[in-house]
Amino acid sequence: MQVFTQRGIAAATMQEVAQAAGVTTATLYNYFGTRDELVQRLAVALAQTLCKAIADSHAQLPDAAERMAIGQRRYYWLAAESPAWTLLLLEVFSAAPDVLAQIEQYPLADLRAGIRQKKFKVPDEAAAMDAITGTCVHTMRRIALGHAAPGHAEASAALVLRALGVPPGQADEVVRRPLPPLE
Amino acid sequence: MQVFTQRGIAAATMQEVAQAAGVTTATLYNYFGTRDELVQRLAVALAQTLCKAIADSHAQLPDAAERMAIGQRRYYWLAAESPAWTLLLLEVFSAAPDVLAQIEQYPLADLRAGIRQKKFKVPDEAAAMDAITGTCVHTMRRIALGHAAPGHAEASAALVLRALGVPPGQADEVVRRPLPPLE
Amino acid sequence: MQVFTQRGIAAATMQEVAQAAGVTTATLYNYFGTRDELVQRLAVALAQTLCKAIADSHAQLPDAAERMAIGQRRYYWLAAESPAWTLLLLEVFSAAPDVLAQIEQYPLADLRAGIRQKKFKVPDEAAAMDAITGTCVHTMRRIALGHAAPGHAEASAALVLRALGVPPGQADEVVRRPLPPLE
Amino acid sequence: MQVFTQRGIAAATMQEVAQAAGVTTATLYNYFGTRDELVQRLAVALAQTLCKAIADSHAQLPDAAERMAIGQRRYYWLAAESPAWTLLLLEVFSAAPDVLAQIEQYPLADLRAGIRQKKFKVPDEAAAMDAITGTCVHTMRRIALGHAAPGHAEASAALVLRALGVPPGQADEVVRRPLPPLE
DNA sequence: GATGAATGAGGGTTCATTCAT
DNA sequence: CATGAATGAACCCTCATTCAT
Repeated sequence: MQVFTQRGIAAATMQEVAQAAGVTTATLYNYFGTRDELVQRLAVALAQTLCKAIADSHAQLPDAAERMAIGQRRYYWLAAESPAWTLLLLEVFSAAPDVLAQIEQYPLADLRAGIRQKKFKVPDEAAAMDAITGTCVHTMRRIALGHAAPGHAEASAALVLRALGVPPGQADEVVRRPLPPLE
Repeated sequence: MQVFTQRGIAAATMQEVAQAAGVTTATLYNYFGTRDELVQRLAVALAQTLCKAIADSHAQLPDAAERMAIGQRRYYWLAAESPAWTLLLLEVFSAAPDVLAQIEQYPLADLRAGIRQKKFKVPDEAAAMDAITGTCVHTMRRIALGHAAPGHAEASAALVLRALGVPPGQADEVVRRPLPPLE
Repeated sequence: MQVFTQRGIAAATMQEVAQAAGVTTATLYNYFGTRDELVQRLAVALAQTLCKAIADSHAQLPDAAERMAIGQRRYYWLAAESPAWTLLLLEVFSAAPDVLAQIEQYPLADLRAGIRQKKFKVPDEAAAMDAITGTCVHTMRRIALGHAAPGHAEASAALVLRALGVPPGQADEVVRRPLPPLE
Repeated sequence: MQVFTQRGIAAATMQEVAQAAGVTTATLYNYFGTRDELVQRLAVALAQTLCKAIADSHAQLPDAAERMAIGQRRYYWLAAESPAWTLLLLEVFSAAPDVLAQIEQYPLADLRAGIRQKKFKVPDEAAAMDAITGTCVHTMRRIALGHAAPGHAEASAALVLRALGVPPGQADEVVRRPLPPLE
């Protein structure tokens, strides 16, 4: 992970990873048949870590709008906290789209819950998901790159809620509730 | 362009480009000092082509909401029409973020015009831009990859308008107006 | 044997052999100090199996011409029956010439017996052996590769007998006698 | 060639070839896309050299028996003269059987001519070719390895002629005629 | 006696880049 | 201005072999 965050997925070489791990490349190949397999398994590990964190974040909140907002803000918080890690994650999304698809299950569930709860009002589920994911991913990158002003995370989350049909005032309120602690 | 579209930016080699151009790699180096420079200049050329197309698309429309919708729909149309070209463009956005920044000037101008015209109502310009760009980029990828259903482009554009404060009914109407021809 | 037959001597690796044997490579090295030693011992085992089979084939036949013919035909039969095994054997002959030399003792004994019995008439024993061995090896390869027509084995054996001075008619008759069963 | 003769086809590495050629391996890859291609082209070059030499050897001799004998003796002469080159050739025959097939055209033509001239009397052409090729190849190896006594070449050629039905006395005479000079 | 874990030494291959002509 | 020819520096990957447990 350390090597891939520092050098990027494409640029990282097996020898760099090996050196960071304190072994030879040959040893690496005892565990990963191929560079691609290593990358793949890294992506899976990343996704699982994330999914667990998200699930924990959401555990007991019933309000779909709040769940949605927390999910996004958690990512933005992550982007501010660990920019390198975040950029790696974004690279993974490009290289292994199934990882993204897997993670998208969470906001999708929240979206549907919100619709059932009459909190959201969206004529097209797919378009809504694209807006949620697209905005979130793009904003994460901006934050990770240090291009975002303070308060941007909340503003972004609120805008997404409004796009989902949450009245402006309510959206602003929801995104200001405190983030639950990370377990 | 042909080579980069077919093989991707990272995988394209100088010899492939040279062969496609019917010259030797050495000749390439008479025009581009470096592979990176070649990629950079390709990105610039791409951006200029795009910017011109967008400007033309917009030329005489005064309604900011319509301009915004047309811009996005034009991209979605492009993604459906030339998936390979689109994926190249998206790669360029990742590799050369300034290209994206340059293009973002257009929707930014439309956003500001819409605010002046009281068509849009956004508390945070930066967040709005992230939503616009993020949604558009993500949706383009989905369309280019063939993952989008018919009508997705319009639904997506309408959702963005709603996020910008356009009333739902009006948003749906605006995105149904015919795309002006590409002259 | 199974690995070497399937992959060829040069291409077979210690890990492949180990896997086929259901042990680790380290265990292999408790029995064979070296890859070369393993190959060598495999060759020896092959040779012994063969020599025993040949000896059995010949046990009680007094007629040297018939013994000679049976030896060759037995090989051709083997080549048709177990092409992979045969090609391995031929590889062994190239890699470990002493194996071939060991096996050549049998036809050499038959050759000498035939001369004593006045069945064969050869001015040069070494040249005769080269013709016998060379023809047999080459024909085995052709048969194992599926390049030979039916009846080729007998025609080939008859030709060798004629080269050894057996009158044509008699040669044709000898090679048509039934092969003794492999017990 | 030099590298392949010294180290054998399987053991020769691209770096060894490159070093012997006084270039880097990268340069090698400008001429041969692959190690296999290099080996293949080497084999072809070998075969062509040989075929030309054989054709020259035969140019104007009408007697099929003599042509046959000369062909074989030429190979035996080569084996004595250039053992390393010969062993390379034999390796090539194993690795690229089509090379052998190509060369076999010459003795095959001679065989057929001999049959037409009533010099040879063979009931089975394929068996005859196997005897010719098999004996010749095997004997070449023995000679190249230094395992053959003087006079072995002629004895071997005579034996093949007898196998083809040439009367013993005549066979012995034919193989004693002087080899025509190599142009 | 078997193994898990590691490795040294190399092998084939790629590619951006250079430079004299 | 184009090129032919060459290359340095890596890279991914393989495999026979070792050794403490």
